Amino acid sequence: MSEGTPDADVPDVSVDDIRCCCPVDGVLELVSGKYAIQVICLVGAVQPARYAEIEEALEDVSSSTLSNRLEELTEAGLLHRESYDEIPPRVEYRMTGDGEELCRLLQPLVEWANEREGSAL
Amino acid sequence: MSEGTPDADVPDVSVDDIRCCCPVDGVLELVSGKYAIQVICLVGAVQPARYAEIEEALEDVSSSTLSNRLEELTEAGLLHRESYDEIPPRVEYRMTGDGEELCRLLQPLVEWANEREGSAL
DNA sequence: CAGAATCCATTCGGATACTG
DNA sequence: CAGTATCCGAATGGATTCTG
Repeated sequence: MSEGTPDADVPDVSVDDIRCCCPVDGVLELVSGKYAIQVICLVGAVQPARYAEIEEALEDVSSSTLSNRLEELTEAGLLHRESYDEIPPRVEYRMTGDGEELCRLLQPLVEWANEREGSAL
Repeated sequence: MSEGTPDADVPDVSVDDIRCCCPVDGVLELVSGKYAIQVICLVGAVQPARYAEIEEALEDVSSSTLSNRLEELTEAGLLHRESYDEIPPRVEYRMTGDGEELCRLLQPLVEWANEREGSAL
């Protein structure tokens, strides 16, 4: 210990203890895709959400990008995609249980981020 | 309202109410940079952390990438960078208040993500 | 309507070499 | 030690076109 300052609320951790903590594969990478968080928030809030609805709400997302995000999130088991055999076709997206959970986890982060945009920066 | 199913715990929101909710500029974009979350978690936990320490803990990050991330986070006011006039030079990174807050907000997310890696996927 | 496919511009990150 | 600078390949996202 080079620092001789004992501090009650700062646990005595070294980098070695941390090394295992953040794979940041999977979910975390997914979430960092463009519009991923918005999609999650949006579907979490409006549920069920249709493709066109999401596209419009995001305003400047391209269809290919939205397509990719939706597919990734669906494959990851965060969104549930239900398509109806109608003409014109209708597809509805909902959160899965995991999706809901992630959405909940994300919310404080998003709110805090929004406040920061508002005030500082 | 096409769905006529009133539901107590699902608020009656339409996409229009959401549109304003997720800028995802600033913080959220920052966080999606490669290794950004790890850096935050790491510095939050070992504090103060030196460049070489972080680099080693992240194991396969390139110096340029780490450099960028550190600079971004510092500029955004999430990290505090203190350099000492010594030879060899020493630089210490700590969290700012905002950084700590973000770190706290991130933690549940990271833990949940880690659990998911472990079990499913 | 809900995408899939293609093509392209830009961005991002890694490797390497160099510096105060 | 703590970076910066440069170059380059890979990955990402946007625009557009087309389709069931």
